[in-house]
Amino acid sequence: MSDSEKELSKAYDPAWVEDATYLKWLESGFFNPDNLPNLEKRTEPFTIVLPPPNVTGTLHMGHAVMLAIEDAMIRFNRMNGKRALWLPGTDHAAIATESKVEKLLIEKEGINRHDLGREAFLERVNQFAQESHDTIVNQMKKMGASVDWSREAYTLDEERNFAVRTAFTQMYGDGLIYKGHRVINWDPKGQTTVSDEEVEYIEGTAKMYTFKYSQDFPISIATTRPETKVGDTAVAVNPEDPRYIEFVGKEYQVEFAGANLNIKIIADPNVDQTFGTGALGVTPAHSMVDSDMARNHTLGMVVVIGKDGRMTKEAGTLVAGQTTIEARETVVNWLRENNLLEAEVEITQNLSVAQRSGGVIEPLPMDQWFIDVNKEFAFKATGLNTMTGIQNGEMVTLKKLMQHAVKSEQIKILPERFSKTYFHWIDNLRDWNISRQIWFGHRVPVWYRGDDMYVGVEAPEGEGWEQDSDTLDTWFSSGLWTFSTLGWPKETDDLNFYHPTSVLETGYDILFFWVARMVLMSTYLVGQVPFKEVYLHGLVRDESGRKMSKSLGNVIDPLTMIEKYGADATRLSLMIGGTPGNDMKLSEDKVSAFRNFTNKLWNISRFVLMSVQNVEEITEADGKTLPDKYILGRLSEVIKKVTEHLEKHEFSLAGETLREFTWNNFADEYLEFAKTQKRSPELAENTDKILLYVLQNVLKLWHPFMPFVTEELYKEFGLGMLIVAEWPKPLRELETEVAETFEVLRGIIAQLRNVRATYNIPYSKKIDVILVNAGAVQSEEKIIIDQVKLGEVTFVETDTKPEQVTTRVVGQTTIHVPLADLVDLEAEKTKTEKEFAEAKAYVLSLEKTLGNAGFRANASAEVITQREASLAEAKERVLKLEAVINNL
RNA sequence: GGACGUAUAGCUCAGCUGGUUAGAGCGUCACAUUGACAUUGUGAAGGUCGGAGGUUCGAGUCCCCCUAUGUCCACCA
Repeated sequence: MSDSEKELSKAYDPAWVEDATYLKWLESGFFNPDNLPNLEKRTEPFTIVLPPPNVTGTLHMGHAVMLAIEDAMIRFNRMNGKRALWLPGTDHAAIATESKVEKLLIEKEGINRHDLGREAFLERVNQFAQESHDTIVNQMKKMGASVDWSREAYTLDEERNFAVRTAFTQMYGDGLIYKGHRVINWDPKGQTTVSDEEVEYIEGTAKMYTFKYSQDFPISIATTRPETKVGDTAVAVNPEDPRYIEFVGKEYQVEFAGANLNIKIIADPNVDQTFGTGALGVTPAHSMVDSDMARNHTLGMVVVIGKDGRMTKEAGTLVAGQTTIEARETVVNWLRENNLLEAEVEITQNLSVAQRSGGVIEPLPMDQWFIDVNKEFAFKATGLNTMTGIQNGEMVTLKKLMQHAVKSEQIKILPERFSKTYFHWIDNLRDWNISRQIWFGHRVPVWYRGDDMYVGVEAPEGEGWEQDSDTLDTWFSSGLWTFSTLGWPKETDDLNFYHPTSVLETGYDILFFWVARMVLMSTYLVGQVPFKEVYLHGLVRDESGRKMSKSLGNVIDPLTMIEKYGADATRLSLMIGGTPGNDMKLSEDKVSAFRNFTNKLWNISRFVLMSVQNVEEITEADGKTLPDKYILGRLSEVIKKVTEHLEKHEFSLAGETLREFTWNNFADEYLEFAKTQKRSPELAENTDKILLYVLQNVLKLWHPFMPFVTEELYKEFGLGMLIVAEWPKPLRELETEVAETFEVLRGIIAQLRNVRATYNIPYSKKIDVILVNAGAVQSEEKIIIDQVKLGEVTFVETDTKPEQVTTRVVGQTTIHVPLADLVDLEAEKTKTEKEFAEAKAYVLSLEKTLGNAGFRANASAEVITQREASLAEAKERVLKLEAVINNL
């Protein structure tokens, strides 16, 4: 290969590298942990299941953060000798996808799903889902995601459907799934029920009306929904309320807005005496709270609003057939006409809407399938069971299982504060409505024939059975995701080896929807926690902190960023500068700043590769000069720190540590020293080795963050693929003396700039500096530095006293420079003296603390030891500084 | 109504269990520059760490109160 072919281009061009690199990874097969090198040594699994993106469209920045972080986790662990499995997939996202496709259908063809019929419509949805899936897969590849495509899953494919049917049947068998007639959240717009979690609250204003049902009714009530009052069966008051106590237990027949009501006065402690009139009109069929109250008082239930959002026949002659809005007006007018309206006040109120469709939620009683979270059952240990703390046969509830997994720390949530949120949610959890009246999704595995009902994994034998037309909440199948993707209910090798998964990485916004449901399903069905750790990332917001949305036009598209700045820069911008659980603001400037860094790394490598004699693998390096020793020591320190940070999932800290080392220590400092060291025959060869050694390590350390550019550069060494290279280990510590001496060197170099300015020495002229025992330079080493840009200097050890130090310009007349110009002795002295005084004060204060009887009595042994260690350290420092001052 | 965040340089944010002189990136300003890199280098300016109080030898860090701001949960009819 000729030099011109070998030479890297001047600037890094991601577009030219990325797709080709991804293809090479795919060809290598290393995304599949079964194909990793040294498989026999890789005894430990590291598993992440990808939170499956919805097949509703394209990936956004939230997905990009997820992919960047998870890929970094996987690559780090793969390089660390684990069998790293990252299992990809997509989510059918039932309601979201169905409504999107129907919306498109209406827009483009003017027909709805019913016009097409179930089968034809589902075909359309599947087609859309497939296209969306392909887009998503392509985007994931662009991000560099090292997922094992051979294990890809879909929440609605055959295997997952089998898992869903099995799970449903088992839960039904244990009495944990039941069919019940209960008040649920009906979404009139989407024409389906939704779970409590899918209801959002929008603050708005509403009118609250105070009125009496009739002239002779003794109690006034207040409501924001007068139209529902035609379905009232009771008025509830607080049992302590002296105003109403005399009426409790009485029943009244009233004619109210065209309906005949039978109102019983009941006493219930949940009624707030101070709100409104202190009396509550109970509408059992159209309010969750009222329905609970009705159950406790065995009240009747009158359904006055239908699924179409219109008033039913039972609502009475006046309003039947009207929409709820129309009926409200009708009832209010009726109240006015009959002089029953006592007050009309504007209040702020939360409006319940369906998260997906935006439809206003109408509580209605309906036959639905529920998961009972409070029902006691005997815990069954399976062959896979590894969860501790719950015995086979022990009576538990699903709630208890969910609590136990986190309370016992078999699942750790990061940041920890979300554990509290998690527990709070479980405490308030009600039975989970899992059936939906939509077509796209897993069909409820229940069949009917006349009065017979059959629940099972497969359809029952015999003629005439008809399957339940409802489908399951999409989160039911997502709840099985960690194990259904590994083969459950079959006890596969994958399931045995890779489950529980190591980390679940996802956004905090789906803690309840998904994370909690996975815990429920996995602990119950598998007897294992689904994951050992939960890492929750924040949301990506725009530069002014707003949510990114199409309507605001502030969406930053990951693909655009990748095209403009490269996938590596995009990934870095999402991983550095944020902390888990906190939202992060992203601007294009930030991405471009990291693009500059990828280019810097490219040029560092370009310099090293072009300037060394032999490009070879260096597994060990030894420093001869001070800069050598410093860079090697720093590298070890950085390897240690970065490894620790990555183990704790502190990506931002790891990235910043690395960036500082790469840019400041390696590029700006060492590379400059190396340039001149390489001119010295006795140093050249070793300097090459160190350059290569540090670069090879730097590329490895950066690989989890920037897989593309590092892999491309690593190619130059001909050492195989970086993706399976071994993670670096620290060689030797950075000696304090080396670090301190180097620090002084930095100071002298800075001073030399002044010398040049003072004596007008151009940078093209070289300066030799001879000095000894100057300032704090205590090193016995012969330090040779020839710095091109900062001042070409040679430091040579002599016996000369500091004040006799000379500087000469080579090739020119020798000039003498007093040491004071090189090192500002006065300033140095003042500074050191100040440090000395502070250090002394610190020692005194520590001694005082340690001598304090109160402190000794109250502090733990650990704290005392720590203080004592600090004291010893501080004393040492005082001595050192004293020596320095004496030398000056 | 309840819970949980956040408040540190002009901007975006780090700062682990309290420890000596509070950091980075971007931005600003000055200077440099012909072979690794202008997607550059050297340096400078810029902070009473939201406010008041407390614990401590010592507080950005711990405790109490307050202010601003954000999110989630519950929902009052």
